[in-house]
Amino acid sequence: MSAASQARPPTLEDVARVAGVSRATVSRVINTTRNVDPAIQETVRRAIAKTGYTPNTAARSLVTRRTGTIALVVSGAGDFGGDILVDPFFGRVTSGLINALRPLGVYPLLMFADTHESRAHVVDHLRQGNADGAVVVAIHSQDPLPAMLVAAGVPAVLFARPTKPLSISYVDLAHRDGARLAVDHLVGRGCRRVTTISGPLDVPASQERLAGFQDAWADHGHPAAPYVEGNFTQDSGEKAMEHLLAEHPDLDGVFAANDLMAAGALHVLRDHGRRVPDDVAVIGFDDSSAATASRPALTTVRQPVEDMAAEMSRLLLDRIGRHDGRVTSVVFEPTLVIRHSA
Amino acid sequence: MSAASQARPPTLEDVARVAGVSRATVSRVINTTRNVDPAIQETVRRAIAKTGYTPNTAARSLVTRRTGTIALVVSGAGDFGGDILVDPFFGRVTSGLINALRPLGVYPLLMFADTHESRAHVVDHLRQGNADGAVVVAIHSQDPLPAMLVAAGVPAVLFARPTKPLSISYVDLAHRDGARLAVDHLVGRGCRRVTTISGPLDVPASQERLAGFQDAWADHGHPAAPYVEGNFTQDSGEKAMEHLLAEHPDLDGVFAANDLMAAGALHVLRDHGRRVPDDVAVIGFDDSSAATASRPALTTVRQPVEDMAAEMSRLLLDRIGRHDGRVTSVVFEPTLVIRHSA
DNA sequence: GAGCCATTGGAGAGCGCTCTCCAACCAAGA
DNA sequence: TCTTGGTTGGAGAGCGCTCTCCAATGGCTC
Repeated sequence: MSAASQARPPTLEDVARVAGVSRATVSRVINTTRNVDPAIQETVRRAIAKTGYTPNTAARSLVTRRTGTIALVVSGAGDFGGDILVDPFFGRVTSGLINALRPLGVYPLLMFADTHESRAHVVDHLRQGNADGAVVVAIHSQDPLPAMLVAAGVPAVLFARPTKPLSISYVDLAHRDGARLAVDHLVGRGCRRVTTISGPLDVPASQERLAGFQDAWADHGHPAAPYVEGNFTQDSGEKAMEHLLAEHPDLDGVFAANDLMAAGALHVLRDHGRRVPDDVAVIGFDDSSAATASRPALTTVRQPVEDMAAEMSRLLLDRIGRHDGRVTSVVFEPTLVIRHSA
Repeated sequence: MSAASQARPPTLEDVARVAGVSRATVSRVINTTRNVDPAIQETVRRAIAKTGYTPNTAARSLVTRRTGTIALVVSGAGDFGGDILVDPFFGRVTSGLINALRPLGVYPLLMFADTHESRAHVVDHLRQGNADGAVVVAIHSQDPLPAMLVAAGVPAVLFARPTKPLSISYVDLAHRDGARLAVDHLVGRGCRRVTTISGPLDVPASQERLAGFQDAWADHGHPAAPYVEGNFTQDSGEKAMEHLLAEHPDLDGVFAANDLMAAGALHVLRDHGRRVPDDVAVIGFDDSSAATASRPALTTVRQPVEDMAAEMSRLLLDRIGRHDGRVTSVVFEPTLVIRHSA
């Protein structure tokens, strides 16, 4: 029932005065940093409640050199017109991170970076101590941001392995295994003329999914399957599907490197009168909301994005806690989620 | 080309020493707070570049009582299982805000609140000075968070008008006008048996859209149109459409209170062999990514969400800048975007 | 040439907190 | 009784910055 509107907010000093102890003791109670007599603890707690005291983050950060905040940096999403959050995949990363952080009482600072200038600005902001570290999602493999962060000494964890070896922690997915899951399922259904829509091939994940697909397909005794490169948008999936259908009208299976492109393929297949999965089986990748939203619902290779995001926060917090700059990485295994499209 | 990895980062003091001036002068140059001799300015700038100096945010905040950060608080998204970001509508709010803030060099702190406990935590976090103010998106009308923020003296701007009068700034949309746009278009196409899928009726925006719809429909000389209540998810749109179709098999028009529900309606209509727009015309609301992603692409009432988000940041920054607690509000007008579904 | 005001630089206090010392105290062993 | 060692509270420095004063300077006017 405190008013606390106009007046200066209460400080440690105020609490100490009310409790009749020193500032140091109050600080000890708040931070449980050393033994304090239980009776005194109680007095202090009461004084805190009475004054409505709240620690001043800035003052604390100034001495501890910690903010208790971490940044979520999305780099290179310019092509997505700033709508990257709407992409069901990144949405999952973000919510996964938020949910992992919430129990710890830490909230992420959301930063986007596309241009050279904005990347520099992000690094500056981080160096200024606005966050203790960063969880980074870099869309393109040549993104310079990870290297810049390492150089600036900012603790960071990447989503996906960096192209060039870098002293940085990351989480990743066994993309090849995922592609193999898809191929095996397609083959199991009896598909014989399979095609694939890859992601942009400058992205390692896309390369891996394509390579995994071709390898697995070859393992089943087939020659290399036709593919068209997309860019992870639904629109590119539609275009790719049109193309594949024109070149290979007899195709009976499609593996798309993400769900959005698979959804686009579904539209096109229907427009051409192909029944899914009877005429053509379609498998997506990610298990994003697009997979359940499309008709028929997509059979897809699930990426445990939320778990991966949670692991990122864990790795980052570890890295910040320890002061040696040791880095760790974790690779997750995909699973196949069978719905109606294959 | 600075190394700056292990050693303590340079401080104002260091820069002052290198430049041969006082700390105060360097501060003046950085903050352009008073006239400083151009020659000295140049010297100082050089010293800053040489030392690789970066202001320490915590120290600055401690004295200015400003962080230069604002929070984006999403309250009551629990029903969405933390996937709220994936909702194309909230994604747009977020990107709109980020893009508006970016040129100013401010990055938002992302905070979710569902439970009473988490709301209290959010308010605490804000009171501790982790942000100068908050942009708030509250899903439910009875959400106590806005009132809590006002009570705590945290500057805030709401998306959508608060149910109870509250001394708080907000942006909103003229929902009734939007519904009218949809009705007029439907009538213009010759629809005579129109139905609507409303949003959850505890949300003021849903009430307004429904009321606007019924009013406009009545203005065209029709009796009240049938409606079913949804909850803004695609799934609820499907269920609602099934229901409407069962009760009113002769319907020739549907107005859904958001695009996701309209997309769900589209699926169901197709499953029932109805051609859109020939047999049934469908209009959505929002003009989110779901509108362009569905087949046929949705004719929809566009909400200028990005502009609204930008306006929110402007209102908030104003409110923080001025010290009187004056509040302002802005109501935006919707437009109709005609695609293929109606 | 004396006096005045506007302009610009420096000194230093202080923002609210943590944390290192140091002092006080108490219990146990000799 | 004195010493020793462990426990707990207080004093005070200092984190890096801003901002209020005050002093110095220089160009005027009369």
